[in-house]
Formats: sequence, structure tokens, C-alpha cells
Amino acid sequence: MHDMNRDVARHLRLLGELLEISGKEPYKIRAYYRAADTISRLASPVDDMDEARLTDLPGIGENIARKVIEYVKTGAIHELTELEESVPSGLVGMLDLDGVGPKTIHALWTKMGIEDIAMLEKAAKNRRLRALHGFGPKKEEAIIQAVAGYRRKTSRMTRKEAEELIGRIEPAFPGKNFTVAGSFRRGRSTIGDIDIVSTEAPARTNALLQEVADEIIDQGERKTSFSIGDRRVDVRFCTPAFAGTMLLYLTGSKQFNIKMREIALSRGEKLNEYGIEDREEGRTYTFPDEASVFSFLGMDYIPPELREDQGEIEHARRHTLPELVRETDIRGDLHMHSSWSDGALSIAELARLGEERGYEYIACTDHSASLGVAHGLDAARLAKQHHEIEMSNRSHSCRILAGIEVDILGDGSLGLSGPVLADCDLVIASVHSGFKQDRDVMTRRILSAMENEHVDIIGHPTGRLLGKREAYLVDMERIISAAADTGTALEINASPYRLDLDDIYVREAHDHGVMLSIGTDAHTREEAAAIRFGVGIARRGWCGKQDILNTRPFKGFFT
DNA sequence: GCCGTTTTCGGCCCGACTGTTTTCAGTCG
Repeated sequence: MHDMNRDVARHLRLLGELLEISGKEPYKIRAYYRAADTISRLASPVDDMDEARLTDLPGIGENIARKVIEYVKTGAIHELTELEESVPSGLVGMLDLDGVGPKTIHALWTKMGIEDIAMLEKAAKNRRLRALHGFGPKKEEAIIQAVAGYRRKTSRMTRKEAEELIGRIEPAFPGKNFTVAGSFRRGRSTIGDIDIVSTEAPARTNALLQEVADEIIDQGERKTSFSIGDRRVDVRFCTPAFAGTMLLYLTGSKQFNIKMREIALSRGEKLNEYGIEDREEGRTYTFPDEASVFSFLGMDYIPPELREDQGEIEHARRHTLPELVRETDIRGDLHMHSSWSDGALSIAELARLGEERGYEYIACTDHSASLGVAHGLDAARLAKQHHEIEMSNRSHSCRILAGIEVDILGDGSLGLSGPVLADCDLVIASVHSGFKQDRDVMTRRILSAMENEHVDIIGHPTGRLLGKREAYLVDMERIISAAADTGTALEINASPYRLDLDDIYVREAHDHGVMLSIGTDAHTREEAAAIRFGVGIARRGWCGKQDILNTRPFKGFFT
């Protein structure tokens, strides 16, 4: 995300949190949270937006627009600065404790002088909290547990980790009557907790969940929450008759659900996870699947990946949603490594793997020699590799494209010369060094690679490693605009550790008519299956089949 | 504070579960 957008979003959120702890009106607070949300998922920087452009954004009115402009100009928001002076800074951190919310914090602060997590923990252990109205021994114990949980709090999971966790939960559903919903189903690049809808009998499943759970958080006939591996899992039980509204509800997103319920309200209906109640007739309609819910509300089916309240609801009502790319549309993987550099598979093994996966082609894109660590290829070895690729292509139905992943060097030049690149079928240019350059230098560095006539694709364009390394500083607006001008494709790197481009930039690129390519960056057999993650990100970026380079058939690929 | 295929004012999604309560507030998703 753009730094300024991130800063502005963070400050608006903080403003909301401080107002909430101060006990201000909930709707005002919600407005700040919503505005922070909008700005944090904005692809273009707020730096140079005027009041008119800002107020066009959903959830941002005159008041918040002025605060955004104030922050961009002065680096501070006056109202926030004042609030920070009157509210101890440690209180905001207490919001991260499970089961501790703004009302609790307000009471602890004003009635007991508790100002941070350490003070709270001490008071709970000394059994002083039970003196407060509404607090008892169980609440004290819950707070002690919450502090412990906070200390081992982990960041969001990769999708791969989430899949492994789901694998550990599966034994509790021997009948397989469950669907993973939430951000996992929406295809988000990282996952916080796991949400599950199940049509199993609650009593039986609850007993089985006891076996897989590390700790049961709460348990009921309709809903059970537990932790496993320091992750939270929420299970909602339903019958097949109302599985549609239950799945819709638990898939979210939160903003999407709010908007859907507002639409139902405007029709004189009430939407919840059990169905849709016609308030006039007083009868409730139930829906066995999501499609019938959308249909009832006069909308087209919205794929989970689009459910973020980013315009998809309006499109669904006007019947103008795009048809999204599917995994079965993918005809080849455009980014794989072989044993010629740091991969595990030979060229022939790549071809066989491609055949097994039903691909027409795989681009073998090993590293160039300038990256010493990865047994990169120089011109001589590349020529030998091309010969082996030719041999393989004679005997396999899956064609290997003789590609290269060439380094974009610090000054924007490439790790291999023009004539060498000209001999390749496909050239991916990627940044693998000098991540600390300033924004303008990095941006111009990538732009010069895009201007090189041999470069087809920019690999993992922002260089992020999820949960490990932030994206380098780069002006994605300029990159996207240059990609449109030069006809260079931007990669959606499908590795679950990267998922780079981020979906907000994919959507921006898509809107600018930029072609995207999906590549797994696989070094092993197993990693080649990651293509599904990349397709998910493409879908979240509103991409159809026509927007993705590797949905093209082998013939016509080079046209 | 935001917003309008009812509205420029008066609304703002909805329900499960827990703990501390005698009927509900707080938190969460």
C-alpha cells in the first residue's frame, strides 16, 4: 500500500478508537473506521487528491476529506492531537485484548486509573477488578487469559498455512458437511481466522471439535468458537434449508454484509443468516444456496472474491458484473524454475508436470547469472538449456517456453544483454536486490526495464514477502500507467508467500487495460499447484479470462 | 460523520454468546 494512504488510514482509525474509548456516538466512530477502510484499500495515493475527489470516495464526506488534506499538508490532524493529549496512549493497545472493548476500557480508566495492559494485568491478578460494577472473578480470569493470548499473538496466516490448519480441523467433520467461509473463501492473500459453516448436528460435531481444539472459547447449538495453533476458528451450524443465507453471512465481508442488509431494509425486508423476512407479510423466506438469495434480491450472483463493497453490489443490481477468470481457463504457468538454476525439476520433468496438470505450455524462467546465489544462467548455459528445451518439446505435448527471469540491476539495466534476451521466448524482469532504494529511484529503475523491448513481464512487481518483508517503495500508479503504454504485462506471482501484485493493484491495472500474467514461481512439483492462489487474486482484481496472458492458447500466444 | 431509486434530516445490519445480571450490557464476527 502507498505509505501516505497507510498513514492516513492509521490516523483515521486511531481517531475512531480514541473517540470510542472516550464514549462518543457509535455512528460517528463507525464513519471514521469506514473511511480508514476505504483509504487503506485505495490503489492511488491520497497525496494529490482534492476535496472533491476525496468526497467521491465511499464513506468520506466533507469533514473527513478536510482531515485527510490536513494530514497530507501538515503531517497531523489537529483534532487527533488534542484527543491524544487527553486520552492515555496505552488505552488504545488494550483494544487488542480479546473480550476487552471500548466500554470496558473506559470504565477501567475512569474508575480505576488503569492506563495500559501491564496495569490491567496486575489489577486482574490482584483480584481488584471485581470491585467494579459488572466485573467478577470470571471476567478477571478472562482478562488474564486475554493478556497471555495477546503476548503470543501471531500475524495473519498465508493461504497455505490456512489450508494446513483446515486439514487439522477436517477430522471433526467426517461427513464432509462443511464449507470454509470468511476471508479464506473471499480469496484474500492472508487469513486472520477460520470461519466454517456446517450442516452437521451441533452436539456430535461439538464433541469431535473438543478433540481437535486446543481450547474451546465458547460453545453452543448455533455457534462454536475454539482456538487451534493460536488461531481462532468459528463454526456456525445450520440446516440445508437456510445454508444460503448462513454462508452469505459468514463469508462477508463485513462491509458487504452491511450493504446487503441495507438493501433488504430498503425493500421492506430484513436479511440475516437465517433468511429474509418480509416485514409486511411477516413471513420469512429461506434459501438453500447463495444464488437464490441474490436472485430473490434482484441481483446477479456475486462471486465471493468480489464481496468487499467495492462497487460489486451496484454492478450486480444492474446486471453488469464481469465474468471472472477461472482456474480451468489457465493454459500454462508463466513462471517456473528448473534445476538449471535453483529449481528441483529437470526440463523433461517440467514438461511431464505440465502434461499432468493439463497445461499447453510452461515457461521455464530461470534466474540470470547476475544473481550469484541462485546458479543463474549466463549466455553460454542459456544456449545449452535452449537446446535441451528443444529436445523436450519434440517428445512432450506440454511445450516448454525458453524463458528467463532476468534481474533488474540497481541502475535499471538488465542482467543479460539484448541479443541474449532476444533469443528467449519470454522475458520476465524482476528486482532481487537493492530493495532499500528510494521511491523515485526504484520506480525509474523498473520503468527502464519496462521500456526494454525484450521485456514481456515484470515479475513480483512490489517485492513483498507476506508477513516477512514489506514491499519496496515504488510508485505503482506510474508502473501501471507505463505497463499500459508499453504493453508490458504485470505478474501476479501466485506463491502463497508473495501474492504480488496485491489485489488492489490488480484491479487498478485491470481498469487501465494492463495485461496480467499468473506465474507460480515454483521451484518444486508441489509449488506448481499454487496457481489457484494466483487465480484467486486475479478474481479479486476483477479480471476476466481476457485480462490474463496465460489463458491464451499456445498458438497465438506470441501474437 | 455519512448519506439519499423513500429522504438534505433522521436514520444508520443483525444476531450469538458470556458474565453478571434479575432483564441486559458488552464484545465479537
